[in-house]
Amino acid sequence: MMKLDDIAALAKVSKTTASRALADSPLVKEETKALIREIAKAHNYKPNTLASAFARKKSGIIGFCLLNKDHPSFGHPFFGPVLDGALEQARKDNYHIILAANKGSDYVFEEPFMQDCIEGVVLSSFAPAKAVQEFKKRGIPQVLINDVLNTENNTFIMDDNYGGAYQLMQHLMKDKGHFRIGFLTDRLSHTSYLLRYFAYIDAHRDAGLPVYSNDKLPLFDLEGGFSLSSDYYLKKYGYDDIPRIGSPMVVVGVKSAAGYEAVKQLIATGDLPSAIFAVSDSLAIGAIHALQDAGLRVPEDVAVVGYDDIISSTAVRPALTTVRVNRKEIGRTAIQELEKLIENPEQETKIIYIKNNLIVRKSS
Amino acid sequence: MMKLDDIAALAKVSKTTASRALADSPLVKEETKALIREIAKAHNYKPNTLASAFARKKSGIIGFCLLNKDHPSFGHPFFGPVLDGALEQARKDNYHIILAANKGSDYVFEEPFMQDCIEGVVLSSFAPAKAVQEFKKRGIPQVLINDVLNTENNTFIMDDNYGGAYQLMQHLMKDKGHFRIGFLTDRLSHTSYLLRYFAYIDAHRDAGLPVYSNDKLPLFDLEGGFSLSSDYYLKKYGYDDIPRIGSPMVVVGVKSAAGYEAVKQLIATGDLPSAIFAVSDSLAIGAIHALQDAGLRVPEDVAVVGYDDIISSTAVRPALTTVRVNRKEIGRTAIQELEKLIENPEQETKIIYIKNNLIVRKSS
DNA sequence: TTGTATGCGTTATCAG
DNA sequence: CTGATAACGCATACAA
Repeated sequence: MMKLDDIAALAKVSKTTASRALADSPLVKEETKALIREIAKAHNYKPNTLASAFARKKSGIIGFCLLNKDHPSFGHPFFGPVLDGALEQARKDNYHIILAANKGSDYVFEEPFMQDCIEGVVLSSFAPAKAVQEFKKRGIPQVLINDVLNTENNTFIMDDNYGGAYQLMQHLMKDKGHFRIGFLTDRLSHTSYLLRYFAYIDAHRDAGLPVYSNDKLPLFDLEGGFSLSSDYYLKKYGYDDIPRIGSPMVVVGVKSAAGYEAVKQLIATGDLPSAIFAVSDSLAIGAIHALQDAGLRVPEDVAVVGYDDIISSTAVRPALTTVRVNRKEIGRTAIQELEKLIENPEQETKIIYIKNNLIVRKSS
Repeated sequence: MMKLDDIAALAKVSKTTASRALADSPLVKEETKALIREIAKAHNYKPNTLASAFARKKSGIIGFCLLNKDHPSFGHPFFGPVLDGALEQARKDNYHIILAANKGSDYVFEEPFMQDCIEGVVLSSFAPAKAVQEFKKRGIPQVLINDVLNTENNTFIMDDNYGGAYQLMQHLMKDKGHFRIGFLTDRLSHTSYLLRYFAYIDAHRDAGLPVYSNDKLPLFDLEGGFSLSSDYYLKKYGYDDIPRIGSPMVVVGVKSAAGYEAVKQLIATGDLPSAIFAVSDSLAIGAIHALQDAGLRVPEDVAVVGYDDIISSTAVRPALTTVRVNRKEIGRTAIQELEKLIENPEQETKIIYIKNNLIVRKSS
């Protein structure tokens, strides 16, 4: 393997000049540069990346962490596309992406490269404050996806959950004339779902309508045994605690089976809403199946809408009306913001909401 | 930041001894080791990863490439989970995974780390011989997922397509008594689909049954305008060229809409099979929708089976009978094999088939 | 515009 | 068992 020394020798210049020439420094005469470049090319010279990174103390690597209970899940319909967007952007800006996932509840990321080689890190999924503090302590800039913590001076990227859910509610109420709308959700301790819930409530309030309420439904645990990672949105929307308004159905787990069971329970009460807003497509699909299995028609008897626009939303019949979350855009933006942070680490807290799109299909 | 020098000084030993002690070398007296370790820990010493990698000429990084036409697609229901498995295994064995995706039809991977820092590479999706040669030239061990090329001395990992498809056919023929089974496929130039096709044909042959044939169907281009990346399987199953047996319906594109259109066309011929074997779940879902839209019942009038077991296969009604591809296992195995190759680069060509599972649901 | 000399933090070589 | 010293390949402060 050719090294800089060899190229310099061939060009009869010093290593320094050769180095500069290849970095296109203005300090080197154009002729000299051309010569050196030519020689480098002819001998297929490639700088030793490790040596270069070491000397400059810059690796050009960004860590992408998925924080999960026990195993990585890029197979998840949300994170896969986010990663795609991140990779696309990183590549464009000449950064590498290295992957990491926590083991169990240990959020320290002991892996060597994660310790001291990454120039920044994207924390995806539900980042615990512990992980954030850890990176902050090491002085590694970070961007968080999908959640907002109380930690200071961080950049957060998330879907415009409130806006998307509000649009969906407008569609249901204004376009379709529904005014008894059930709410089916995963635990509200997830910020995304909480915001969708607020939009659900506010849409009623703004329309001067009461929120669908059903005495025969149990009082579900709104937080599902977890607690909010931040009270930022509680404050923002004027609450001290997650308010119980109407009769939200809260399930644990994201699987459609959970939605199925909940709606079965709802049907058993005999007091059906005319529409169900499920906080995720997965739950919505379960809801549709439960309705259909009970002999009810969707959307004629009960309309169902979801959120996310996962692939499965067109596999169900009727195809699901939902909100398309721009996952790739979330990934891209995360990298862009991280790069800004790498350039200039001193920044204020910043929350960026990524626009989404209402997708009206047949289920509403 | 503490460096090795500092630790050595504090322990009143040389850098060398300190280095050895921390690497748990048998050359160092236990007492000395203990002392040095203690000091290192007390001062929260972390070796400089870049310096270490540089000095040892070992980065501990494995490249994971997705070869696609224009953009990364970890959001794909296949590659996301493969990546999860790979990451899990890599982490277990103290390797890092760095991501790469080609730009357009340029398969050279110019990214610095991909050039000379990775110790091995996993090539996923449809690896062109060009990419393989490129890495081979640079002496980087590689494992290929999902395709077998004519290139020599490579390790290939793939789903046991033939076995899975054969099982599915047995299910259709033996368990369900079907003997007129249509075949709906994406272009057969994809090795995976070709193998499923061979199993489809062979199952008929082994049962002494003719393959479903329908004159009114057009003669689709079997390779879909592409050519096979290898004739390995052609030879293995005794063909010179992809044989046209029965009336395979070949669509271009993996979207369910393509399956929908093809089956619509099939219905129009008026000569329906009693079952359809779709080469992917996505196509199968389109098939089910087309059948249902034409007023036909699945599986009573026409049974439909798919392959892959993507999430959507339980979102359709009836839920899809399919073959579950062990994607995570594919990823894990790829990394394990790659590590063997890194240890000992001289190895013979090796093809590993990952076992799959027949999943019988309601569509058959 | 070019070159010299040195540093980067670790590991490896060789001598003790 | 331990230590002095030399790489490793590149980048850069400083000198010319």
